[in-house]
Amino acid sequence: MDELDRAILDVLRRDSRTPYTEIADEVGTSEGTVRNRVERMMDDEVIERFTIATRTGNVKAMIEISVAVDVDTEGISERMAEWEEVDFVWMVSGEQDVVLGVDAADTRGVNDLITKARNQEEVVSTKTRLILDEQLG
Amino acid sequence: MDELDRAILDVLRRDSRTPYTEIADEVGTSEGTVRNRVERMMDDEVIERFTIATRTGNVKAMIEISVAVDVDTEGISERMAEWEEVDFVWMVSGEQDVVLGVDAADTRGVNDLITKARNQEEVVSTKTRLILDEQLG
DNA sequence: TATGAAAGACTAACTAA
DNA sequence: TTAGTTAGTCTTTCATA
Repeated sequence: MDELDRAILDVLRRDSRTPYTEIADEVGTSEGTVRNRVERMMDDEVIERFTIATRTGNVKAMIEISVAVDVDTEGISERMAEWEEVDFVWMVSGEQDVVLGVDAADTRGVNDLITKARNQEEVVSTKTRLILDEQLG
Repeated sequence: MDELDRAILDVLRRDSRTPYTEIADEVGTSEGTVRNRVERMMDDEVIERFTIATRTGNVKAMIEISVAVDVDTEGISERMAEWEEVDFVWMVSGEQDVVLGVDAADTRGVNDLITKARNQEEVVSTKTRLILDEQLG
């Protein structure tokens, strides 16, 4: 990870479809170098995946979840990551243990998801915040 | 937004570099249709951007921020979205007003960012959680 | 780092609903 | 009039030297 890697990542974060040739021009190197470095960063999992940022549903929310003390959060997190409206699951420090990033069609969709979460055996309590607006960095 | 759109989005979310021809095969339509629909969804901002998910820094965190009541969160959010380590900024409902998604090189990097946030005139208080692990949906 | 073959994306003309 | 298809052309990628 040097300056060149970071420069390449910056370009890809803004638009991951930028051709290697164009990235090369922007960061001042050759197409082959950009390609090799992107491949290396994917192997090293510096780049986890090529993806899209969507605004599919009209309601985004974060659901903060507390689980029972004797539960390992990995299992329930993996399960919840598979749920349709769940964008990501974070295991976090602080009062709660898990945070879900959620993108649902409407508030009912968010509510269904909260219910689904509360119905999990391991879940002790939840706290939900609606995401009113978003800025990408 | 119909089933076909959703099917296309599902493929792109997992790997946004999947060729249109391959997506077409998977969802049962032609290459041109996939391309047209992706373009339409970008125009409609259903797809906000093509991007990458990275694990650049070794420390990810969410910083929850309360701002003074007379402040509009838009201005400060736009400013903070420009900060190097900030992945995204959410304006949220609940006790705090703004949540920063942060990806820093180390805990010192996170701490610097907290300090920077607290030094903003509009910021009343902050609360930070480290992201211990992440699952993508 | 260059170069050329192969893969993919784009243009535009066409068809069907 | 809009959405989908297809053939031909152009661009990008990727392996080789």
